Amino acid sequence: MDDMAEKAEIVSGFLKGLANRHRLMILCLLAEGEKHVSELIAETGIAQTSMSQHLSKLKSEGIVSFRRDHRTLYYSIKHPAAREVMGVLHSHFCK
Amino acid sequence: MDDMAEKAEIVSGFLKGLANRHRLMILCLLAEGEKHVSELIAETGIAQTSMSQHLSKLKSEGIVSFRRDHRTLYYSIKHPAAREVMGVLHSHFCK
DNA sequence: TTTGTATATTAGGAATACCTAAAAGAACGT
DNA sequence: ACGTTCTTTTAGGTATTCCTAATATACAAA
Repeated sequence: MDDMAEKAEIVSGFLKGLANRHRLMILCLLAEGEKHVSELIAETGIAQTSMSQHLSKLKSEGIVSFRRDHRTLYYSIKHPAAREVMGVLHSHFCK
Repeated sequence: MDDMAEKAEIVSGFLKGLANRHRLMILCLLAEGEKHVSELIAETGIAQTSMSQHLSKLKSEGIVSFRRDHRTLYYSIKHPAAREVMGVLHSHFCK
């Protein structure tokens, strides 16, 4: 099945989007609902530049989306699979 | 929450175990049930050395386990969260 | 004991990920 | 227009991942 190889390539990109300590923290917070960047920085302690890069990666994998309100950008989880995976992870690792 | 940081570290290790094209193919096959290494090599086309290294990584993250029967090693998925995540991925990316 | 089969380990290099520091962009108030 | 705030982009170095080639180990059969 070469089909499997193609899908594995796509899915591995998606999972690499999640597979980072800091991005997991970000997604864990976003699982509660939309937040803006400063909130994410305050609640995680991640450096501002680094936060922006992680959000950029999450965006490029289609995992999150954002809207702008004046100077503030609000991020939220967009990919349904990301939501579900976070749910599974939460139930197995955070109880 | 520093608790979150610790958990994120653990979970990111787990996800890194899955976040690879070849390891996803391996796990996709193992989702059908126990297989031995030669079967995995034949069905994926992954080089022997590389297969062994991927299985080693999956083992070290507690994702798979194996049993020996004579010269043959049979691998299977061990981690319940891995099973569930694979199920979620399958439902979102392989339909 | 030698040989073959099944699999793991080691070593080295290329590609990728991730952090920090510095600079840039976008939107607002004055 | 100018300064301030919120956020992104670029640049550069170090660490990690992943592949290939070579070697080693475990077990069984002859």
